[in-house]
Amino acid sequence: MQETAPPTSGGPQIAAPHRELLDQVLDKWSLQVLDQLCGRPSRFNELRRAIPVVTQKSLTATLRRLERNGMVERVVVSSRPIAVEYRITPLGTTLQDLIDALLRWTTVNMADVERARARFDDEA
Amino acid sequence: MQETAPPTSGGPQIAAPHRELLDQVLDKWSLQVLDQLCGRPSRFNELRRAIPVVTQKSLTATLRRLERNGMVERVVVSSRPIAVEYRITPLGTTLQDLIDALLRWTTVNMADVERARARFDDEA
DNA sequence: CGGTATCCTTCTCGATACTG
DNA sequence: CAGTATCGAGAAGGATACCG
Repeated sequence: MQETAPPTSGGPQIAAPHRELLDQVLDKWSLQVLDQLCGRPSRFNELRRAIPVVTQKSLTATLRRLERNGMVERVVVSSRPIAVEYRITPLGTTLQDLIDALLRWTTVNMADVERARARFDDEA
Repeated sequence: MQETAPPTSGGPQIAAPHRELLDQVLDKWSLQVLDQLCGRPSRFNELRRAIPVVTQKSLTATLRRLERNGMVERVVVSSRPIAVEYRITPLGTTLQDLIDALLRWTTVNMADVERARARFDDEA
């Protein structure tokens, strides 16, 4: 059973695919899109207005990425003019609690973080 | 009590400082550094080996940022040659449960995500 | 050992213009 | 309305060299 001896750490690190998924789903814009869509389905320009200040390009890219990862669904309403609605998926809702927890964490600890920053910037 | 009527959404979005903090603490390398340091304090080159494949520059930048935000502590052991140990702080440990939850989430849902990706890539 | 400094490439992102 | 296409600036990130 000779294992390839762990060099320094005890266990395997975060697997690359897992880290990559978190990168795609927790980035700057995705957090805000998911937060908004957890509240209710939204149209493209509705999201643009709700999330200051995202550009069309970045919002499109973010929505495509979230759609590809199964977090949001893109529903085209063939009207005149065209309407597109974005909704959170069941898979996307499994992220909701985690995002809420992250936001709560920032709220609870922001003061401590700012103290730490002030201390660090002073020393420098 | 005239409120400034909410344009489309019901509440305020994620506050900029909160979002920024999450960006600094949940990025590609930070997650892995925190994950490693939650296990045990580590030396600089120990972290380098434990996290494939981070460069010196990126690791230094990540550690400085985490230190500035009060998540890790930098302890210089004045020996010959110099030794530096990085430890998680009490504030940093408050993130541990969240990171664990995020990693568990990826593990539980990775299969669904991959199915969603395959479906999306097929359609295209 | 634990960095900094420099160069250089890569990629992101915003701005702008145009389309079905 | 909901995008796509293109361009350019700037930041991120790797490679390399050097320092206390």
